[in-house]
Amino acid sequence: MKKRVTIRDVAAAASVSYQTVSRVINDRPDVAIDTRLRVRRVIQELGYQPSAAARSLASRRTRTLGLITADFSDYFFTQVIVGAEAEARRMDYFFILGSTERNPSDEPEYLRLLAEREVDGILFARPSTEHDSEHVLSLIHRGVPLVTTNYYIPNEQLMVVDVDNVDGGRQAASALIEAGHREIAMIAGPPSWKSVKDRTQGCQQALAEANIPFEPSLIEHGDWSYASGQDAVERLLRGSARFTALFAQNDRMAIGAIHALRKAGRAVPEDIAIVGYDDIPVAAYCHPPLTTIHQPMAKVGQVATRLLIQIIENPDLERKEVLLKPRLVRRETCVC
Amino acid sequence: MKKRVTIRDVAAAASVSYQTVSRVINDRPDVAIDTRLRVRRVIQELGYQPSAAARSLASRRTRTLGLITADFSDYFFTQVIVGAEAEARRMDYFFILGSTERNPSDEPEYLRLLAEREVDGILFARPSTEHDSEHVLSLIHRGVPLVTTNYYIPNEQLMVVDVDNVDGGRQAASALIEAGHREIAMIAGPPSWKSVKDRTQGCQQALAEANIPFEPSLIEHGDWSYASGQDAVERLLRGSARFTALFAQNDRMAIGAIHALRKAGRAVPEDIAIVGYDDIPVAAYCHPPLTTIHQPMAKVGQVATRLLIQIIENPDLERKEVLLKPRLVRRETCVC
DNA sequence: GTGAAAGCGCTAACAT
DNA sequence: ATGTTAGCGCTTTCAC
Repeated sequence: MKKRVTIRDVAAAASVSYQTVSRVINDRPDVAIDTRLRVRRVIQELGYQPSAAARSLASRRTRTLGLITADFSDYFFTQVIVGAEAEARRMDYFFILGSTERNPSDEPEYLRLLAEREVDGILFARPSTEHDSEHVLSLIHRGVPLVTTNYYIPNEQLMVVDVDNVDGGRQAASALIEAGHREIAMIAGPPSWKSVKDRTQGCQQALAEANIPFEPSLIEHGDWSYASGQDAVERLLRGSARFTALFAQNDRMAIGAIHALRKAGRAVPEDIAIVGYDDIPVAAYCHPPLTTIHQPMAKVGQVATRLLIQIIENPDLERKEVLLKPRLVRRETCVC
Repeated sequence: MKKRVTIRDVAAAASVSYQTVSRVINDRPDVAIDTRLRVRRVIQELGYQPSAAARSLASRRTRTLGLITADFSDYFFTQVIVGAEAEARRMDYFFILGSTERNPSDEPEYLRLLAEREVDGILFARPSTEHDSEHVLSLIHRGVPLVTTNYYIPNEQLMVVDVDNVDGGRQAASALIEAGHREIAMIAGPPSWKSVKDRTQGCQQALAEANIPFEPSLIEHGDWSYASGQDAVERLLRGSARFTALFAQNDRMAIGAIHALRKAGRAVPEDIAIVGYDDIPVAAYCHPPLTTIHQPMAKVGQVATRLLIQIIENPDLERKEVLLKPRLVRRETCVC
């Protein structure tokens, strides 16, 4: 490690004061064009790189964003991250990574550390559950720029970007109904998730519109995992209510469900039609290929990040909610 | 945003010099115990948070690590990230995220930006391909602490943590051989990857040990995707060489292969036995459940991060290579 | 359009 | 065990 080239070295070599160099690297307008060019050339020659730490210290901006994640096994959120990261790069920001994978209770400590790093804003790429909004509220009230995906707090001015889960639930159920089914079971996610409530509501709307009575015993809950989808179907099969179709609120549970149905000797889609949710990559390659609801996840990350940066650069921006649209992908587990 | 509480405020409130406060927050030994306690209490009361930027500027250490990733759809690497992130947290470091997902040629620019941020070290959680080692070499020669997973550069003192791919390839082929197969096809990954060469080599070793002649036309290459596994099988089926078993070098291609075999009317494992590689979550839930090679991916991330931090804190550490062991998971696509 | 001066909040010798 | 003195490399007034 040789000694660092600083703004002063550049200034000396270009025969200007170092403040002028500062203006050049910050693209300020008030520099004569030939001075600017000369400084730029010297920067090149010397291989000068501005120090992010020094800039942050002086400017009180870090151009760093915090990313809160909970589950790297969930395709939805990893794709959100991909979109978010690309957008941050475009805008010249970086994400600092914080996965609370193992232990959600780490989150407050984690947010403290992000505060210490003086991140300019925080993106929550994780779902809301019931008991955890307290420290998030405190962030909001401290005025920390914040955008969430799939994370809601009732009655708060929170900027959230999400996919329309009511609509998705409705599309899923409608596909099943159009295929002629009237006894439709559902494997929902954990009841505390807002997306679960929304998808369930959308499903029930579709049922109601088709004058299909709602049968509570045909709803089971899973935890989004393959195994929980399998378990849920086994419970459904043991129950007394018959069903010819199944809406699983994510693809992993749908695939777990297919697994259990096959074991039980039920053919998919002949005996039981299925619609999943997410359109994970394997959905097209499992057997049978899964009819499912596609969500524009990378887009969610991209839009969320863009909004976050907008808030950072203009704190008075009005908080709003952006809902993107999901769409049905017809494959073979539910055909019209 | 109210004014920041600084180390001087704490010092004043605790009636010590601010350097003493610095010692306390850095857990230096040379502070009297009651002074330390008093300072700690004041820190609590005032809600003081040290400024990471100021610390970095003064200490020339950022406690920030760069993470280079290429593919968030690849289970191997996302799990490496999970393990890496957890370990970084434990050691009080953060990762800055850099996915070169879309465009690998972004990487040099990305590394430049990481240099600007003065990251203390860089973790490459991406595979090596053939043409990209130039800028990585320049990092090594500049003495930037660096650890890679699955990334090799011939003849360089590079710290790499990986899973033993030769052994994995051998285990996969052996499982097939033990099940009685002698005509074994292989769907390899892209030929330029070292892991592909190693898995192939391991496979051929096992073949040689069993006195099975090697049939070059039974090797096809894919790009790790489901679709490429499907295509590879279609080519294999069109070829003249017969086979009763298939080793796919990752699970996604294995699942794509099963898909194609089913379409072609071949039963798995009755007509064609299959062993995959990775043990992705869906492997246990696809049909039939996939026999595959499990890799301790989170562990790779954890070990790599720990080594990286060791290098940072002790630059003279000897570079070494850590190879973790994969293991065969027997499911239903290849049974003895 | 450009320069001078004053910090940003902290760590790191060195002194005491 | 604690305080003193210098910066770290930059941005930001404010002059000129």
